[in-house]
Amino acid sequence: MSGAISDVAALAGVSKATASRALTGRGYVSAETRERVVQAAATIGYVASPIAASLSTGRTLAIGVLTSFLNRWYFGEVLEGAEGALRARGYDLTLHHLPPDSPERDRIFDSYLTNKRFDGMISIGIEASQDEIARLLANPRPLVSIGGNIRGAHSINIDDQALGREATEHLITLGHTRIAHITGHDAELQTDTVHGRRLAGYLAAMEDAGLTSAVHVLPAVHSLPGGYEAAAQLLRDARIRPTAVFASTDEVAIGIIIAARRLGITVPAELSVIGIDGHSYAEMFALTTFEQEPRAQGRHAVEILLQDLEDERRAQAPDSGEPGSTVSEVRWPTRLVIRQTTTRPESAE
Amino acid sequence: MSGAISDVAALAGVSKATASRALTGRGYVSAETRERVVQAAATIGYVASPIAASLSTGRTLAIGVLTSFLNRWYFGEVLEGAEGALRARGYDLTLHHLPPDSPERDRIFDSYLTNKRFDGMISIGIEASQDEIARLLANPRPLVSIGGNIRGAHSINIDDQALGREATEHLITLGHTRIAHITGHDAELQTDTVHGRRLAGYLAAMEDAGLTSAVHVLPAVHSLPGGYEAAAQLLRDARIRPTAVFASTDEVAIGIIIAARRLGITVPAELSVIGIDGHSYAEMFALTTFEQEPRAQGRHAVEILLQDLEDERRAQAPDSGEPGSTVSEVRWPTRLVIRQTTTRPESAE
DNA sequence: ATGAAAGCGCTAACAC
DNA sequence: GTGTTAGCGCTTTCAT
Repeated sequence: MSGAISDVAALAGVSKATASRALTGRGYVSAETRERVVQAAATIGYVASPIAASLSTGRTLAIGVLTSFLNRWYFGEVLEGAEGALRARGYDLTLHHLPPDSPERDRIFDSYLTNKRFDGMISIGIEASQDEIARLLANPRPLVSIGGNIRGAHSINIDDQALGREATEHLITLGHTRIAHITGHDAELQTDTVHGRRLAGYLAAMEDAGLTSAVHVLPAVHSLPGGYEAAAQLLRDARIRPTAVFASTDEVAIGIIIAARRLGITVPAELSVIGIDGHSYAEMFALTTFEQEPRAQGRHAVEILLQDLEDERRAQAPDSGEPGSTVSEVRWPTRLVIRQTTTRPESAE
Repeated sequence: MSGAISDVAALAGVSKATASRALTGRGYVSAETRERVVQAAATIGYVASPIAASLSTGRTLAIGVLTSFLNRWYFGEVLEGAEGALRARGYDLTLHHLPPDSPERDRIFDSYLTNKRFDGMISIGIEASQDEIARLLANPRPLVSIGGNIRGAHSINIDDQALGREATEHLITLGHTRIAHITGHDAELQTDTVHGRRLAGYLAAMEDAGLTSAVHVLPAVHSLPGGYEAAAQLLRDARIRPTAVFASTDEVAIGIIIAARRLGITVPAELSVIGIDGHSYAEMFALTTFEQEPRAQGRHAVEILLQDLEDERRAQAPDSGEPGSTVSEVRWPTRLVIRQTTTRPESAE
């Protein structure tokens, strides 16, 4: 089994170069010899060494993916989308986990960037410091950022502020006034973060509706337990209990439902949940939710990235003009899906 | 920036060979010259090309991870554990997603195995056919299988049958008789699968308790919506409604809780949930659960794998004896955590 | 302790 | 169209 290309060449009675051309499809080979080479390769079960090819061509056919979470639905879905699209195009995916608060964050970051084993990068939900962004952009390889705060690279983002506003206004339209918002913790609320923008949308909508005094913001860890704890705190005191909640994350929203059940109280009349796929988890619980198809986002990121790589390659070619190194900024569509059971504040307990 | 090792060598006034020795730590270099080389490398910001190194040494310093799910808690946690451990040891992780029912399963499998870019493999929750297992084992690179049905390679498994029995017996001890089990779909219930073994444990316990006629098994997709749907079906008819449920997966159990709430009925007195970490999701909802620390499983798999690689390397060395190619089979401990709110069938509605 | 040289397996110019 | 040759950047005998 296996063997090197020289073996294939020998068996087919051609030179290494011809064998390579026949197998990779680059350069002229007569149909006849190609067939012979392919046969020879099949006979000895030849598979090219991507490493040797990489060393020779300078391209690795691998994409580095940097993600902030591995155990949350949204991120898993994006990752799944990207993985599938990459494999379909013949690329490997090397995974790097960069949690927001890691003490070794700097080391991870560095080992990631100096790793020369990928042609391009995709970042999922990475909220990076100015310094980190600068380092990312200094890297010659193209980057597509999904849902983080990175500017200057290709990006796919949803309009978090508009979304926060839309969710809140929806609740206001239904007649709610005591609308709470469960968000991220302090460090995640600087203006230029997902949760910060969603919060801003919430605040703006409340203010516009003259509900500034009813604003109720609660931090939470973005997990089921996090949502549970926040909700338990939020719902405990019946006098100040909100009639509606806008949660910044799926996991948190589910946690709220469970908390409400455990406390033996009726779930707040509305819950808005951000994220998740077409077969939304939240949707089925008859909540109001935003769909944004994370899987499709992952796929789309791959397309942008590979397109950029191809453009770059074409730009290298002797004929073509300038690299046209513009950066695409995709405003990803979201859709408010309304499936409430109880919608009016009166029906809340 | 960057540059090749020849640049470093030139700057330090030594040969490429010495520079290499100084930088990699293999072979003799005087402390003095080493220092000089390291300095030179630092000055020009040299980072070695792992690809060139791989071509030369034959080792890639990368591990391929094959996982059946990316959007489920257990798998995400295992992946996170493995990723961290690998990075700590200087290895890359290339991710491959192999869903159980994929039409292109064979192609994925093949592209994975013929990919020569990794030194070893970790499989997470892969239920493979005989043919697939054979192909996996035919691959010369070592494999550690976590929680699948692969035998003949290093493996980390929990005793699913014992666990199914233990969960069921726990419910029986509490006085329950109408105990339902939510499991996987048909294809997942052949004897040698996670869900099949858990089911077997459940059945055995029921039979031993003379409750064979009370056996109630319901298939479900292993997701929150899946658990929801199964539970909705299970709980709808009050006359045959079980007083306890043993669910085969976290997501399913959470789905059940939500279904119960939505249907406006009290949740079954007990729910046993399989999986999840120390900070168990299920745990906090006061359910009975099994802990098995998936993150630690991921880390442990990495340790076994890298140990094997090191052994192999040592075996290559001229001095040592035989490869000692035994395969480790780890029986991973699980712990039943009991945090029920309502425990007795009387208290069920 | 260090250097010279060969070679990992492939691709890409350049000749023929 | 096909073969020859020269690397890609590193590691590693083998001399010295």
